[in-house]
Amino acid sequence: MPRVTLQTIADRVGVSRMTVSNAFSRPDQLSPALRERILAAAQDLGYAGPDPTARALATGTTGAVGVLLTDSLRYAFTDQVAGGFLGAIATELAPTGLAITLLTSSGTGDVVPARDVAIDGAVVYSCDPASPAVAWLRRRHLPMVFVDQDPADDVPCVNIADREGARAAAQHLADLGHRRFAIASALLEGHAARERQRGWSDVLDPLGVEPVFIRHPLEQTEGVRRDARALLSAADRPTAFLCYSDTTAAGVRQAAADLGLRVPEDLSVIGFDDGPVAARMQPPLTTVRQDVEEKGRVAAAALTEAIRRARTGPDGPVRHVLLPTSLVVRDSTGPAPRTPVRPAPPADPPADPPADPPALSRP
Amino acid sequence: MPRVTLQTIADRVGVSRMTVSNAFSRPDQLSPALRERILAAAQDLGYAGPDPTARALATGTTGAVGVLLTDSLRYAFTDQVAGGFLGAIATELAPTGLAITLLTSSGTGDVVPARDVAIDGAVVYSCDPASPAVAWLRRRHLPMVFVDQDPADDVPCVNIADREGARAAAQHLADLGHRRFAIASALLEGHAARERQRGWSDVLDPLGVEPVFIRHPLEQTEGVRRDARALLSAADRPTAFLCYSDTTAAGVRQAAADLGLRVPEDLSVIGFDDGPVAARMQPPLTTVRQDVEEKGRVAAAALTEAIRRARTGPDGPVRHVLLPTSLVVRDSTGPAPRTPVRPAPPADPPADPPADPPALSRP
DNA sequence: GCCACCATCTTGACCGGTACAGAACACGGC
DNA sequence: GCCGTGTTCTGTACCGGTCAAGATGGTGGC
Repeated sequence: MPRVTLQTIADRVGVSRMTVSNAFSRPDQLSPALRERILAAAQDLGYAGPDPTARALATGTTGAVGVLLTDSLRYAFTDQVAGGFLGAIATELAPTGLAITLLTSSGTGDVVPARDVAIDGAVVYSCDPASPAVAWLRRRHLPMVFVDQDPADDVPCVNIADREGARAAAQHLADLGHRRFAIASALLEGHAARERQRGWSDVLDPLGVEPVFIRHPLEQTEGVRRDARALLSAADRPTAFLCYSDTTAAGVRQAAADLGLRVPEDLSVIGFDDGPVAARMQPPLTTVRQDVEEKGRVAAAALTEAIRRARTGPDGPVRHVLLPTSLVVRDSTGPAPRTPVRPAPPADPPADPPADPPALSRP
Repeated sequence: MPRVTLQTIADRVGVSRMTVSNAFSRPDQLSPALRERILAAAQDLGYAGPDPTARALATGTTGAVGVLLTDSLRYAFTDQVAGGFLGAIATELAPTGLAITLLTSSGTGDVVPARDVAIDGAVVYSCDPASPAVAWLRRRHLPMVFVDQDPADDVPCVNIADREGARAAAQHLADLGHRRFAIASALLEGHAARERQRGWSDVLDPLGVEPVFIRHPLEQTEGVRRDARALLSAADRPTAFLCYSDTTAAGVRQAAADLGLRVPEDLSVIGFDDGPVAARMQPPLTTVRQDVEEKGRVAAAALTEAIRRARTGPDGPVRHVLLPTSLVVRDSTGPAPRTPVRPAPPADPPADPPADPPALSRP
């Protein structure tokens, strides 16, 4: 059976296709009586309203905006910090009626969502700016907002004071007398990783401190735990751990627990993000706070603004927003121990013993 | 300046529009040499490939599938169980290149994503089947899959054995000798809430046990905590708490902690879902396990299958999948105390004292 | 040398709507 | 009776692609 379109209804009612279209999209353009008749006929024929695809082509708007994330979409739903950010975008966007389309940065083969999916604009969240997906979005001349990303001149950007936050964290530990540092950083060299690294270096370099590094993909707390354990088993083990995120810090603290090291007496640990878990840890985690909800709200607002601009023409330079970070001192940091405690052999050996040597490196 | 379309490129190269289209979408339909020339011209003109909207209209596919969620999208990113489910959908869908469009069940005013956004199909996750959004999707004759939803004959459904799981939970506590029950249920009367209620009643009714109820919106642990505290302060307080989810159970356990009640000695608590937090609680939570990842995978597979069917014509009846649940006994449940302990006044009064009376009800 | 066949490119119709200008008609004022 | 105004509806031209069938020219078989 053939599909029901505007024409089907028009024929049935005996009016022009355009009038039927108006019945749905411009109620003020026809008499209420006729509109009722048309709507009734539509109902009768099982017509579900103007086809979104066709309407999108004709009007030039799709009613959806994209959110470009790193390769793994799962991350968006699993990580609490990313989740908070996306949730805030969703609530900010809700009144506008715009749906959110999730796009992955990694195109698998011939289908590339960033190139092939119809959207009105996009938020690019913490992606490699050189990735093909970002390039496609740019070529499409879509209204965009970059978040946690190297700023670009021609695109609105929302960032946080990564460097200042990291600096505050390192300074806090330095003030407490620590001089043997380890850093648990991200494996991927993103904007945030680079900036935080700079912040840590701002403090540590002048002190002549050379931290030991471990690097892992985000969310891989087990790897962090294993490598941190190896690091903390050494005779000249670090007394302070700077971490890329709260999740990373959780891995480090598990390693400390494995080895019977007390936090903060034997080891100070500092996180980043101040996500939901930070305050719930025992003892609560000292960390660098960022307001992910605000970041989401600002990003969503910037995107709707960019879309508006694309329609009405630009009215001023693109805005770059930098949100503040602040050090939240809780109980996972304390004065450097006089003589670093050699970790006692753990009471019962951890389920997953350190098998392979940790990935050490100095930049 | 005018937009670059296929025609622009066709004019430039001196071929027909169709040939340019083929250069992008059907490389085998023209000589490699000409294709190179066309692609070069396209590159030159800053053409980003065929317009997704127009292509969608012509081909009838959009490259995106919808996921319809309850009113609050934030929930999708915040709740770990929902997150696990959606993450599994995302990974299962990744190889197909389909993007995921998030739709809210509550249309705000004139824009209704479920009616107005172009998609190839949709997963309906735990929504009110009578909601307008579901009705719109159905009227659009979109390929659909219902998840955690009252089954419909003409739609593929994926559900879990809610009732059996709840029954096992209640039976476990009954076997331990408990006879004074409280139930922390969901505020919204969804499919899962109803089924679990049935499962609990299957066990409690024959025993003549009349549980006390508290109900709260999902994720509102503070409300649960407050009302549970009031309930547990009574002289004839319950010794066993059946909870709608692990999150709910966490609220109940906080209430117990507030009152100095020990779990499981003074109070047995049982959750539902076996999410990430269940095993991490102290002591670990006894709960009903469901495999949300599997649920996501099955749902995604069922959706691609439904989309395929819509194209090629049906080849058999629609499938209904019921995934198993199982009771995971950990350390939050134990034998019913002989004489229920009257809770001692808490050491330090909780930050948020029970202000208003709890919402008690018997069904 | 003729015809079938293939690769390559073109033509015209169509996907299902919307924008915009204008036609038809009723109404009120003078 | 005429004209300006407003409402209501229609006609035509798009929006930017793809599909299916046809034109064209070169190749190979016999």
